[in-house]
Amino acid sequence: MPELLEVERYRILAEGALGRRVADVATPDPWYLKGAAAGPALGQELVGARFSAARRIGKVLLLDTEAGPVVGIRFGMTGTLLLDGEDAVGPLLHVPTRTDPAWDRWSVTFDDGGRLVVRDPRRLGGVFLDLDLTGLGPDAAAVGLSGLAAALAGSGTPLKARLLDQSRLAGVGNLIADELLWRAGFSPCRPAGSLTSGEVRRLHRHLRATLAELTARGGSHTGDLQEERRPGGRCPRDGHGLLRATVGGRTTWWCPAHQR
DNA sequence: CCGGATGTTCACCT
DNA sequence: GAGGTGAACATCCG
Repeated sequence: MPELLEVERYRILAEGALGRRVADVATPDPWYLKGAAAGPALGQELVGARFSAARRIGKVLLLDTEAGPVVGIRFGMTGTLLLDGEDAVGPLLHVPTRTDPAWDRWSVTFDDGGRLVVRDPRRLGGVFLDLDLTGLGPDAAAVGLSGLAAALAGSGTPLKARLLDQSRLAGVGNLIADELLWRAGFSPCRPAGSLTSGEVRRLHRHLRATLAELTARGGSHTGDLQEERRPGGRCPRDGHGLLRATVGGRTTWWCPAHQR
């Protein structure tokens, strides 16, 4: 599920956990604990601590503690966050029901009895202690024009593959990438480094506008292109039949008439 | 039954 | 080094 927009929603939910004292940490699925500090006891040192900030970089949620470690959470495609029983996804998203507590991979219980839970049926995500973020590119929601230009420059890689590369630009997933390129009018197959400075400016403008609009609508799956991402799908702008191919390792839909 | 799905990492190619 | 591919994860949906 989560791309940048959903993880931002999770982050806002997690702000409700700030300042509350951690009474216990549960690791029902030790396999889900990742990174150098992984182990069945990952997070036990959090007991007694309070989360001081909920941050987000790309698709990673970071929970700071005052003096202790930073908890980094990746949600994969199917992970979600619950606080005191409330699912961060909410009722807006048309996703499979993820209500089975058997999919709880990691949780924190506060001394007020409330809980913060990471639930992930497919186990595609992970919980990290002091996650190394050095390989992550600038956040797509905050990146400036020059940052976007740098992420694309000098590469013959397809534009979409570059946008999905989290080490170049963090936060854009498959659905947002297709929606963005459709709105901005660029072929996903266009070599990333072939964009002129004017075209990068256009892409940057559409990146900001697309993220803002999809946020207002409720998530990554609310784009104009979404319903047409299927066999027989047509461009909502000009009615041309959409093309489908694998680009950057992901299923890609685009309009050959106006995306160049 | 089969294929595909919002993600990431890694091994293994070219 | 740069890219590409496929596997792994486990469940749901058409």
